[in-house]
Amino acid sequence: MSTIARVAARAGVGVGTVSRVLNDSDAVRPATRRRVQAAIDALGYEPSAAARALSTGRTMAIGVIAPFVTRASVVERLRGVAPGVSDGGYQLVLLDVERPEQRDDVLRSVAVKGRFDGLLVISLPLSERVVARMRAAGVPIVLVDRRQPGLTGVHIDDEAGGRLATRHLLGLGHKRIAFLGDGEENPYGFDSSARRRAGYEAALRDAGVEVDPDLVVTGPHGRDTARALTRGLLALPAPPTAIFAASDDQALGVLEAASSAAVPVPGRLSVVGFDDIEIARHAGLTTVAQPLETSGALAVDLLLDALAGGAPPQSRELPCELVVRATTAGLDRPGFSGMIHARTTRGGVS
Amino acid sequence: MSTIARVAARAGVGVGTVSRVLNDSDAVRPATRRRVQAAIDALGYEPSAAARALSTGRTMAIGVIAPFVTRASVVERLRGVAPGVSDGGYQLVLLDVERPEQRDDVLRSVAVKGRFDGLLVISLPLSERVVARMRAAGVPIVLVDRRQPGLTGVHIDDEAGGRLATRHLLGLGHKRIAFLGDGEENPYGFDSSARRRAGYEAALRDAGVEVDPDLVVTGPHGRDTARALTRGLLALPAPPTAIFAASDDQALGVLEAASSAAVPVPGRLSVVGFDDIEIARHAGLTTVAQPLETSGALAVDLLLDALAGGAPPQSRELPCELVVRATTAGLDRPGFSGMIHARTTRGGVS
DNA sequence: TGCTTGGATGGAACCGCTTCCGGAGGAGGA
DNA sequence: TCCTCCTCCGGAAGCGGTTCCATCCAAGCA
Repeated sequence: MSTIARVAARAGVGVGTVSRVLNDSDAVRPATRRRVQAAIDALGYEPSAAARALSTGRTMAIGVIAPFVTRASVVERLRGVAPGVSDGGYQLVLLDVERPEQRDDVLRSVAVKGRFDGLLVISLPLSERVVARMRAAGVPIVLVDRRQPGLTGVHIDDEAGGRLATRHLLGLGHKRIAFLGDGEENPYGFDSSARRRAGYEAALRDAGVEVDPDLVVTGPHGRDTARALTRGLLALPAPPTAIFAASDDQALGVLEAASSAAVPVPGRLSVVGFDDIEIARHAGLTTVAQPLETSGALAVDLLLDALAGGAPPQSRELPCELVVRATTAGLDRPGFSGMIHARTTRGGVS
Repeated sequence: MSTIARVAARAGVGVGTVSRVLNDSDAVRPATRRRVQAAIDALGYEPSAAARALSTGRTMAIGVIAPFVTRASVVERLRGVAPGVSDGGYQLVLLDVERPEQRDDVLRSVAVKGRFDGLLVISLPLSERVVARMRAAGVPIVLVDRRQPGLTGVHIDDEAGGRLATRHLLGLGHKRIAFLGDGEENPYGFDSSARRRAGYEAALRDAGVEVDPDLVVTGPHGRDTARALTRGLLALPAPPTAIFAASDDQALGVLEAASSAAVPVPGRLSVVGFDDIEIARHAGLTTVAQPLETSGALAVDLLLDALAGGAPPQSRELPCELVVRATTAGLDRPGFSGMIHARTTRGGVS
């Protein structure tokens, strides 16, 4: 492979001049620039990214840390992130955290300086040590789906979302409303589920409905777990008439469990999810919608701002809203069983 | 930030010794190693990835090129790719190609040496120039969903898949079967749609059914286009009784168009997709399933092999199979309209 | 005791770029 | 004509690692 020195030799100029041409410096005479450009083309020269990174201290890479594979909502956020990153001239490095132990690996590898100019962290918490280290290295961080004092972030009001979902069910006449979410001591440190549960409990209290601890179930995030937890709820002596799941992924597990237990939805069980991922529309799931793709796009914008001019830390709250589809109904009209999905499809198609 | 020189000074050793400790060389006395390690810990030292890359010529990064945002199938492939990459100790750099003009940008940036140790290309074609350049730079390439002589790749037999889908429809008694796919001169260079169409035509010919050019429609990939094309098909004097879409994304567009035109599926129209993305299961779509996640995982394995020991180019074919769900029915039993999705869900839940 | 041998170590050279400094040369003014 | 100033350019230094080579020292052997 050719180097800048070879290009310089061939063009009959110094390496500094070639570098200036490469970086569009204006201190190069047009004639010289043409000669250099000709040499570059002739040699098929491409500058080494590593050498440039070492020399400038900038890598033109942004690290995006998140559990991509297991969470559909994260992928939708990523859809908003990817275009922004490449439009900003940066590379997008995906740091997938699927297993808890990976989290530490990833955070360690992130701490390696000279790897990323900026960091986008989705849903995961950041230890003070990592934050301090990044700050010392001058690497800006933007958080998505999480608030942390002193750090720029994009989030929604999860508690309000939880209230929204619960009030909807209360309004339909439900009293025995279950909550199904992530374990709150989960090894990843996810906490949106806990905030949504707080909203759920607040709404119940506001309505004068007592929170029944038997109806609050949690476990590792995932559809399988949700299915198992739902089976438990349905087997209760006094099963719930409605379930609020802390995410659509989990709500889909609830639907699956209800289906295999032959419990009609929404005839005998109403289900509300959270996130409004694409499948939710196809499954006809009533859910609390949050702007996933927008959150990713906004986060990149904030990160690029920080990269460009050291914008001060700021926190942006995005709105969320209830989307009523076909998995919720009043206690008094159980007539919809079996038609869920037919209605869904029409609802989902705009 | 501290450098290797500072660590060496603090430990009272030379930089070479620190480097040896960092790289687990065995030519360091245990006592020395401990002293160096203590200095590293005390200083919170992390080696610079850029410097290491420049010095060794390896970046420990793999570039993955694909249109992620618009194609659900690509995201599922990515699910297979991500774990393999990080298990191999590499970083995953996502190079998203959404707009045709991005393709050239990305390929140019990929040509920058010292950025990636290996390349995974999904669905997109590679120009001879890029291939030659990568070969010269010693950067192995693995293709997914595409065959190219002399390059390692993972693919399926798209033509056989197309025959599978078409025979299924023929077997149900359909004669007027439409094909809806990507434009064959599309600016990205996707070609799986064309191969699937070839299988469709072959199956029709084998069955003695003439290929009606009016029933073969193509356009830019995407659900919106598919919807528009379907409207055209349904408005034909003699509309098709079945549509084979070259991807699930497109098949979902077909379903949406049928729904808004009040054409019952599968009552008056049968629909077959291709890929078996997750939503297909929820939509109850009959489709040709291909192992998307597996294809990604296998591709990474092949790439890691090539990275490790220069494995020879090889081509791997994965199986695909027809999955019959609720969007196809015989011409003689039109009784399913309106129940599609109820059946679907049960079918989709295992 | 003196020499050989080999393991541990220090440090220079090198990877390929950017940047800065100093110098060359031309234009313009006195 | 000479000096000044400005533009353009050459090339050395430096970024922070790895690697190789020379050196040192201690153990082993005669």
